[in-house]
Amino acid sequence: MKSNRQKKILELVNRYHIETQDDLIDRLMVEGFSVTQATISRDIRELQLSKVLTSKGTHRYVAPKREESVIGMKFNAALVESIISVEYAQNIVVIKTYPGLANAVAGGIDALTIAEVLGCVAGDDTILVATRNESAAKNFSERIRTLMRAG
Amino acid sequence: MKSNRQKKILELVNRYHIETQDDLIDRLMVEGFSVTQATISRDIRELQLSKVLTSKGTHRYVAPKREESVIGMKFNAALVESIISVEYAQNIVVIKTYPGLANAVAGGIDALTIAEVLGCVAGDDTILVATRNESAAKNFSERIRTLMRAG
DNA sequence: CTTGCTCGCGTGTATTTATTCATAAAAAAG
DNA sequence: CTTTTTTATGAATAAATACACGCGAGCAAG
Repeated sequence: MKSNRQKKILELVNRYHIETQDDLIDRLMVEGFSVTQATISRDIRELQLSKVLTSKGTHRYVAPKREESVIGMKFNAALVESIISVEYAQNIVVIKTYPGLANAVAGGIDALTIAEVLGCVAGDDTILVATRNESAAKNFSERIRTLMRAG
Repeated sequence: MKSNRQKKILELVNRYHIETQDDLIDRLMVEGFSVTQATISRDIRELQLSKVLTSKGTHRYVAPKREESVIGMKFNAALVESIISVEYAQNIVVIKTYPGLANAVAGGIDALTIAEVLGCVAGDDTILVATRNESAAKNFSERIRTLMRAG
């Protein structure tokens, strides 16, 4: 069954260093789940797991971390809900908000004082966030998106 | 050479129904370009081609439509004339305008809804435009400059 | 000048991941 | 109880990515 399998996947991903989808297939096999790579691919997308590169230079799937507590404190629900979309290109993250709210959201972002965020500028309904590099932009975008989904 | 190949790809994609990257490899082979699927994959991303499904139920790669004329239509002379300078760095384009007019110009840019432009923010006399990548920034800058000369 | 570096780009190979196309089973309609 | 619609899946296929390598441009030291 799908949901059991996905729960197990989260568990396995936390316990072991899963480097590829095939690795995961093997682990699942041991646990009694028999599925193909195609299914794993879909599960991973649904669970929003992401592949990160470790300090050892290897790769690994990880569960999206929920820092509700940290971000949630300063960056409240109302603020998150005024965000329409988040995208990034290179080291820049662009956040679209409902008209007139960009400054409020930008203020929230500034308040987070995230190391990888250099700074941001807001217009009426758009915010440009400059980050140190592309992966920082990616991380930051994903954090915001996660909050949007969660909220 | 890369740029020749990519130009040929655009041409082929317009002329034939290219259904897969392998199809494209074959066509390119006939035209004298010998490349692998990996390279095609990268070219397709760079050219921003997309795969759409046709009315016949098949799939096909298509080029993103570019409407130069549109820029002239919506982005009128008055707006263009309030621009003082256009520069870019990495994927960011900076447009300087006469005081107080940045928002008006930025509105015009937004209205263009150009795929390669992620979004823009305006201050009093400066606009920051975020594009997908450096070459997009270059293209966009040049388009604006052309308009300035033409206007 | 030229030698020896380092960098960055473009590429191919091998691999990994995503998607398409059936199919089957479960759930919802009727 | 059918019929229809949705959901989950595997097999096959298509596409994207990691990794390594080669090549040429720039550059500092000899």
